[in-house]
Amino acid sequence: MNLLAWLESRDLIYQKTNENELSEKLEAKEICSYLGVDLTASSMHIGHLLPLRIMNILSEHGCKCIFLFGRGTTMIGDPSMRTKERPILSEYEIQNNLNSIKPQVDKLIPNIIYEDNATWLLGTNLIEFLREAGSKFSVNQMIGLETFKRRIDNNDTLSFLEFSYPILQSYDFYQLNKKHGCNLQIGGSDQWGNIINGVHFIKKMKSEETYGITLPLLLRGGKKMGKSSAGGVVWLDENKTTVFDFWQFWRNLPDLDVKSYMLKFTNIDAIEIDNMINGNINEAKKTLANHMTKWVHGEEKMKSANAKSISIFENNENSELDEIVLSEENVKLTKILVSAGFATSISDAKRKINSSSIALNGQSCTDQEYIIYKRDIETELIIGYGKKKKIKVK
RNA sequence: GGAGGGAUGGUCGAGUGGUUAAAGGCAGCAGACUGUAAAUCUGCCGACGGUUUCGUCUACGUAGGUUCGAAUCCUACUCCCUCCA
Repeated sequence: MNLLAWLESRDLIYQKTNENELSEKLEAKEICSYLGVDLTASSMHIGHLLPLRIMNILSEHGCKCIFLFGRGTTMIGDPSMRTKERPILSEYEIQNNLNSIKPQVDKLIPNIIYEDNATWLLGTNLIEFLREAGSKFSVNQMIGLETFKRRIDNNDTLSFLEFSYPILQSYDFYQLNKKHGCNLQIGGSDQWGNIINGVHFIKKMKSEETYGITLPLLLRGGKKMGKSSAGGVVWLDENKTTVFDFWQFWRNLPDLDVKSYMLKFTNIDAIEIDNMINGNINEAKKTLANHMTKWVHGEEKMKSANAKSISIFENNENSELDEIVLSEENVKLTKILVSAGFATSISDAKRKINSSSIALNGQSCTDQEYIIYKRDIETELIIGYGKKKKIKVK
């Protein structure tokens, strides 16, 4: 099976251009691909893992790969599939975000080439740009792009700034093509319009054929996974999402999604995956959690997250629980909930106590005024928030 | 340039002078049931608070005004939409 067919069999491809040629070039390793990431946050999140996985595969296959920081384009904000304009970040924030994302990429994809579109975008002269690139784009065709059509049909505002985005992204592709011979752009399913624009643009500029691939959306419970779903974004930065929580995310996937995730993220044989899922699906989830955690955080951290999970959830032990130290002799429960991160404020803590989400040593506690005394922690005291979050008080 | 329509909480969307922190849906959180899953049922869901069936603050595009009282009425402004030129 050739590489493209394998990728398809793994459900890693959503759309692609020029299938036959692309496949041939891939087999001949005459592909140099690029992935662009905007710099709106200080860390990548699990939504980035799929494109990173493809880059990884291509890189191992022997293709050159480029990681493009959208330092210039982040100053505009990609309108793709958005109904409103994105907030615009300051240059300072954008640079900071770049600095913290780069080490993440380093860890996930060895031997990757870095580029930054600010290099060519910021110094571009408007008139020259319009003459060089502007004449190659047809507005008639661009307003037909799904992302714009929707905005126009809904009578939502579409600023010229945003409208320029596909042109700038195409220009990126062109620059990378000139500099590195880059001929494949990879992106999420929302990037299709931007990608084909780039392909057309390069063809017009230098009659060279380039290619594009978009990836399927990651689903959760069969529905599009919102970044804000289930307790917020799952970040790759362990300071924003602990390794344990990262591991737990995969462990807690709905049954429905496990097969798809395993196909996409592991190399395990499809038949084997079916067997695992039809056998003990929870074991399959653990395998997946281990696999993902190992990839993102390394084997050692994966092992301890795994061990911690088994200890806490399967053996019902408290030894691995995080601990919080009592600051005074007697402290209100509400206060402890806040410092444990289970509540955002005293009021919030009270609300949670009220809806009987809080348990002391397994006993639900509904007393908002509850005070924890020194003598309470002489023996073990475990505070639980919901079923899955526990902390030990010292 | 003219005429009309609109802007409500994370989102969608009710609400045209007073028990309105604002119906309902979605999303989110928690409980029960499970398998750390789903479905279902139940509760919570502006913020804060050592007064807790209560208090304070902030909120219905922005700024003023009328009124005992305004998301609701008036004025100006901003932005958006539709039709006409």
